[in-house]
Amino acid sequence: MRDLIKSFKALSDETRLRMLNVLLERECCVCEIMQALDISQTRASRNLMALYDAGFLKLRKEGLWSLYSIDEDGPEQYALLMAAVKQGLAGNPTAALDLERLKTAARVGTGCARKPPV
Amino acid sequence: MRDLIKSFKALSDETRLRMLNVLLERECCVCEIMQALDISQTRASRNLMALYDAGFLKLRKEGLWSLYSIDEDGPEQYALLMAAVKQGLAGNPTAALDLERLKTAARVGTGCARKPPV
DNA sequence: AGCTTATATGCGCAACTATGCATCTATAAT
DNA sequence: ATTATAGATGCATAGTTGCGCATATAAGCT
Repeated sequence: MRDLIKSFKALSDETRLRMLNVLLERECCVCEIMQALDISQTRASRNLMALYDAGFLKLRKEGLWSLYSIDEDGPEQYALLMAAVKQGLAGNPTAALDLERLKTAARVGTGCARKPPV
Repeated sequence: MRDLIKSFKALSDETRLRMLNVLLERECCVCEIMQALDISQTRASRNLMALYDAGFLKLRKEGLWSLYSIDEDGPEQYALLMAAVKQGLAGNPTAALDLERLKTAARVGTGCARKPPV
C-alpha cells in the first residue's frame, strides 16, 4: 500500500504531470525539462527525482547529463496510471505549450547557462 | 488538469484507500466505515467527503444516515484509477482486516454511540 | 591542476494536509 | 417540545510538501 500511496503522491502535482507529458514525447535531460516547462533548475531536478523515486522514470547518465525517460517496465498498475495521466492531459493548454517549447529546447545552450555574475 | 490532480490527491492517503477498498465491497454509512477501519468519526466523515468531492463516491441520504458508495458513472479515467487501486490493495493485510471488521459492523449500535457523559 | 557546466542537495520558509476536540445541524423518536 | 443520534464543521496544531537560495558534486575541457 505504501508504494501505491507514493505513486499517487508523485502524480498529485502539476509540475510532475507536465513532466510526464513531456517525457511521453521523448527522453529529456534536466535542462530540457527546465526549458520545456519554463521552471527553475532546483524545481526540475527535484521533481524529476520524485518521479524517479516513485518508479515512473528511468535514469541514464551521459557525460554531464542526467537523462530521464518513462520507465515502461514498471509494475502493471503503472501502465494504468499513465493511461489515466495521458487521458487527463489530453487537450490541456499548458501541456500543449510545454510540448511546443520542447521542440526548441536545446541540450546545450543558454537555457542551461547559469546566470552571469553581476 | 486540476481535476486530475484532485483525483490523485484524493488517492494519496492510506485512510482513503482503505475506504475505497471497503466501499468496493458494498455501500456503507459513515459509522460502518468508522467500525471497519477503526477510526474516529471526524476522520471518517472528512475523508469520505474528500473522496466524494473528488468524484469517486456517490452520496445518498436515508434518515439519519449518509450512505456512500463507489460512483461507477464517473469519467473514464476513474475506472482506470480504481483498477489501479484494486490491484495495489490486493493482498494487503490492513485492507483484509478492514473487510473482516466490515462483516460485523452494525449500522445501529454501540459502534455509533457517543461516549457517555462523565 | 584549475575552470566550466549540468545536476543534486542542505537549509529555511510559506503553504497545505490530516486529525482531534468541541460544537452545530438535521432527522427521528417519545 | 424535548431528547437522542448520525454526521458535518470551525478551530487549533502537528506534520508534510514545494521551492528558492546557496552550495556541493561530478564530469569534461584547457
